[in-house]
Order: sequence, then structure tokens, then C-alpha cells
Amino acid sequence: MVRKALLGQLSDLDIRLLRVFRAVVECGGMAAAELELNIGRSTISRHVKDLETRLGLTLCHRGRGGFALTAEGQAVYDATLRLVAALDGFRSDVDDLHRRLTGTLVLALFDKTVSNPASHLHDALGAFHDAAPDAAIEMHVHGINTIERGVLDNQFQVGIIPAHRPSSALDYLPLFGEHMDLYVAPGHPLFATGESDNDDEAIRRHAYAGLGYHSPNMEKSHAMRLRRQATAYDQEAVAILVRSGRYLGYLPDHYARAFVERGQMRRIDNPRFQYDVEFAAIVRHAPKPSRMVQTFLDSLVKAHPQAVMPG
Amino acid sequence: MVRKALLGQLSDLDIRLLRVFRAVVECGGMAAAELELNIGRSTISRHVKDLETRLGLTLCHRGRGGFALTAEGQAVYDATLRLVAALDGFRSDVDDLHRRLTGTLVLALFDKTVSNPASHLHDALGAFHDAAPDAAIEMHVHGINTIERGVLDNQFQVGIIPAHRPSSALDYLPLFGEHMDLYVAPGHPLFATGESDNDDEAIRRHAYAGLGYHSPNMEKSHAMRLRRQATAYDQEAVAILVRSGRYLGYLPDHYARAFVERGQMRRIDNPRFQYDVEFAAIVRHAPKPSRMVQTFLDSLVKAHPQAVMPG
DNA sequence: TGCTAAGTTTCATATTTATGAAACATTTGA
DNA sequence: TCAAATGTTTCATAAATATGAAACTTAGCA
Repeated sequence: MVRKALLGQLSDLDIRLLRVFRAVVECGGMAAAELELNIGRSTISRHVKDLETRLGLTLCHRGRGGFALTAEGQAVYDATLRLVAALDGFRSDVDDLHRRLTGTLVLALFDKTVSNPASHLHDALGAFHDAAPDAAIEMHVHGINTIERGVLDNQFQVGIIPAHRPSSALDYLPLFGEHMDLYVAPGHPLFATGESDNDDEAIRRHAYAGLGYHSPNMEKSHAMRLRRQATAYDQEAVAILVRSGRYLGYLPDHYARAFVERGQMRRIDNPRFQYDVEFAAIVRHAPKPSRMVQTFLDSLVKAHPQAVMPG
Repeated sequence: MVRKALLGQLSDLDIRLLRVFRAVVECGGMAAAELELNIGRSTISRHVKDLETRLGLTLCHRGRGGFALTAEGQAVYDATLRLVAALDGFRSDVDDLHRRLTGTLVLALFDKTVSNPASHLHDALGAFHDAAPDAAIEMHVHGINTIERGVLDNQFQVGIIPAHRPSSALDYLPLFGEHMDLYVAPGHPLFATGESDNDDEAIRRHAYAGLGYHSPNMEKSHAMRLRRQATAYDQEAVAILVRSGRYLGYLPDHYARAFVERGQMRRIDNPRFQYDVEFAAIVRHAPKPSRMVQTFLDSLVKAHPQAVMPG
């Protein structure tokens, strides 16, 4: 039976075709997929056609009239996502093997910490290098959720994030603090004068730009009932939104200082609207960190003597 | 970085190498894997070598001295099993799509039912064909566990098995009965005379050949405290064991009749040791069967009017 | 010590796959 | 109605992959 013979060939060679198909679906057509895949439309067309032949299914209707998945195409697309996830899982497993073998420290940290005077991360890395000169270091910058997920998934061995809602699957190591204040920029009604800084209701009246994921930023803005009208997923984006003169927003003092010195931002001097963040290193609770990772954690602690060890 | 470039290529082409590697591991070396893979040892050697190069890992030690996985090799082997399972899952999904699309009835049944006069399965299939002439039929014969698992996994749409321990994930449709008796063959001490058939202890004194998986056979033999000294996984194997003249064993009367008529077996005439089995069609509880499958189930019911519908 | 078994490496060949160019088909929108 | 956009098919070429044969290496066993 021809179908079975063709299906028998599936999986060793057709994954590339499946990846092409997935790109076509996600781009909504072959023309757009050309940019994504960086191969010609005729090649893409042939790959999708070949995949249809191999699977014995019509996956989509496409042409000048537009692109639409068939019901079978949708099912194959869904199955492809699961398969690609498994492939990524395999790759991740092998990556992890390598890290364990080659002694690579994989670190993910939150953005905009380099300018924080309380952060001695650079000292910790220096000490770690002295302790383990042969170890390689891989450093990533991501948002809080990505870092947490990545630590849990073994993509990162250590994460450094502003501590917020804790998870029992993670261990936290407090490191340094960060002071957060509300800022405004020229063009904002509150910029010109400081008289209303102490007027809580006046502050609440204005549009606020805040982070769109769970974080100390979100917690505080909810607590202070600030009216979020712009959502950002990066502090750089918050800074840009503040700079627009239409929003107030929280920024770390050390980060905002450069803007203040240039007259590009002004701090809202109201102690009720300020908050402090504690940055912590996170590792998976189980399995316990390797010796190399523990060496780095020790370096972190030594570099931040003021931090309070948790109970 | 070379490693990343190579790893980037992983998964579209290397799966065949991973399959080869898996076969080598499971065969305990390349020589034995030749038979399994049906390719030459030099090709196998090169594939494993290529895989090691691509992954940047030494997977095994092999040669005249023997075969042994490294720790990394074991991890890659484990990861490969997960990957292959995902590939099989994909294929299974596509297969299921096909069945839904082409109107294929996929049926799995227990062996040795064709000779049972109470079974009107052939009539049901005829009626089904009349009702759905374009539907294709795929028929499998397996043991009870395989059928149950296959129905749950969507490999089979309908299973027909002797009902035993029920599962809430399955719906049961009683169809027909089967009478089971103990049999012995020439050469067995109980074959020559029937006087001791009614002597329960005499029967228990003899070695018994029974099925090695949960089934009415296992339930009854446990209840009657028969001493199982040979384990089979198919009734044909039980028949062979009985024919050896060393064991008594349960067989369906309709199946054993041919042997009895040839003087090759004798029934143990003891009502306490007899039992009846009820065959039932099983389908997954959810999702509900398709119209085509329901059509077949209706045909089954019409073909077995004596069966009792469950409460 | 020498033979055998298991595995490695190189060479040559065949097959498969990928790709862009060019020409064509269909549908939509101006 | 015609041009443009999207996709299809064929051709020619290049690259990648798979394979067995042959020669070689290493280790174990008689």
C-alpha cells in the first residue's frame, strides 16, 4: 500500500518539509514565508507539495485568492508543533550535556543592572573566573518570566531577577537592591513643577506606562492604583514611553540618573510612590547546583556582603 | 562556533543517525546491529561516528573489547527514545487523520473467535459493508492488553475482547459468549480415564498452562487455585502446551472441538472448573465514536440479538 | 603466537535532495 | 481590461547523503 510505504519514510527526512510548512502557516502564505525561510517561493511551493504527497493529505488552499488551512492541515500543523517541541527538547538535552561536560556557566539576568551601584555582579564574575579559569560563561538578558521558565527548563543554570512572587521550585539568594521611582519627562504636565508631587490623586490622574507581566513593578502600580494606559515588556520601552512626555513610569534611579542629568526626566518626589526591589539569584531547587554553579553562587554572595540571607 | 553550527543542523537529518545509534545500543554492538538494520558494519560505524561528530560527544566505547555506553551516550540514548516516541506520536496523528478521512474502520479482535458459533462477527461486517460500501476495513488480531491500549491510544477504533476488569475510559457492548473448559491430551495422566474428572484435588495436582496477562483465564485459574507451570500469551500456545501431554489448560470449546474429534484432546468434565466468557466490543468513552464507527457498532448489535445490553 | 572477531577508514559509485531560473496559471484589484 | 501578486511546474545544476568493497587496526582467545 503506497500510503504506508510513504509514511514509513516519514520522520527522518520530512521534518524539514514540516518546518517549511509551519513557516508558511505562520506567515499566512508562501510569499511572506520567503523572507522567513530565505529560500525561493518555487522551493517552498515544491516542499509543501512534496509534504502533501508524502502525507497523502491536502494541507491548505493557497494562491492569489489567499491562504487557508484545511482541517487536516490544521491537525498536521498542531502535530508539527508538538514534534518540533520534542526536537527542541532533544537539542536542549544535548546542550545541557555539553554544558555539564565543558564547564559552561549559563546565566540569565534582567536588563539594566550594569549601571546599578549596588550590583557587584561584575566582581562576582571576576572572582568566579579566578576560581574556575577554564569555565566558559554564557550570558543572556531576558524578562523575568523568561528567566524563571528558563531556569526551570534547564536552559539557564542561574537567573538574576527582581524577586517577586516566589516559587517553591526555585531557591532564592538575595543580592542587591534597586530603588524605583516614578519619572516624568518634558511635555508632561507634572514635569514643570514639583508642587503636586505630594498630591497622590494628582499623580493618579495621569496616564501611566507599566510592565505587562507579573513583577514588583506590576505589584506596586496595582497597589498605588496607577492607571496603566501603555504596556511595556522592557524597561527601555518604559523609558521611551516616559520620554514621550505623555506618561509617567517607574524606572530604577541608577538607570534614570543619566536622563535626569540631561534634563530629560524628573523624579516624582513622593515617598509613598517609591519602592525598593531586591534582586536575587535563582536556581532550581532540585537537582542541586553543580560544583561549578555553586562556586559562582559563592562568588555572588561574597560580592554582595550587605544582602540578607533568607530564613 | 562550530558546535552550534553543527547542532543547528541537528534534527532534520540526524534522526536516521539516532535510529542507527539506538539500534546499536539495543543490539549491544555494531555486528549484531547489522542484522537489525540490514546495512553493512562499515556504514553503521560511519553513522555512529558522524553522529558523535555532530553532537560533539563520545557516545560509546566499542571494538573487539566489547561495547559500552558512556554516560553521555546513555543520556543521548534516553533522549533519543523520547524523540522517537514523539515521532511515532506524529505518525499516529497522521494515521488517525487518514482513517477519519478515508472512512476506514480499524478493528482489533482477540484470536480464535472465527470458529465460535455464538460469534456473528462476519454477519456484522457484512451488514456494515452494505451500510457503508465505501468504507475500508482494517483488521488486527492481538492480545487483550494490546487491544485495550490500542483503543485508548486511537490505534484501533473498536476492540472485541473477552470482558474482564472494566475500565472507565472504555464503553463495553456485550456481544456473544464463549464456553471454556479444561482440556488434556494423550500422554497426560488424566487423559485415559474420566473417573477423576470430578476430583477437584486430583485436577489441582497437575501442572497447568495458563495465560500470563489479566484475563478471565487468569481470573478463573486463580479462583480454582490451579498450579500454573507454563505461561502462554496466546491460546494457540496454550493448545500446543496441552498437546504436549504435560499440562492441562483452558480452551474455548469451539476451538478445542476439532482436536477432540481427532482424539487429540479430551475435555475435563467437571462443572466447577468450567466458565463462560462474554465477548464485548470496546470503544473509547470519549470522544464519542464517529458515525461510521457507530454504524458498525449498530451492525454488531443487530448481529448478536441474544446479548444483554448493560445497565 | 596466530587466528578470529569487531570495528575503522578510504575509495568509488549511486541516489536523493535542494535550489534558482524561467515560463506558466490563476485570481485580485486598479 | 490589464497589470500585479501569488503560486506551480519544469529544467538544469550542485550538494549532500548512503552504501558496499577493500584494506587496515585492535583486542581477545585458543
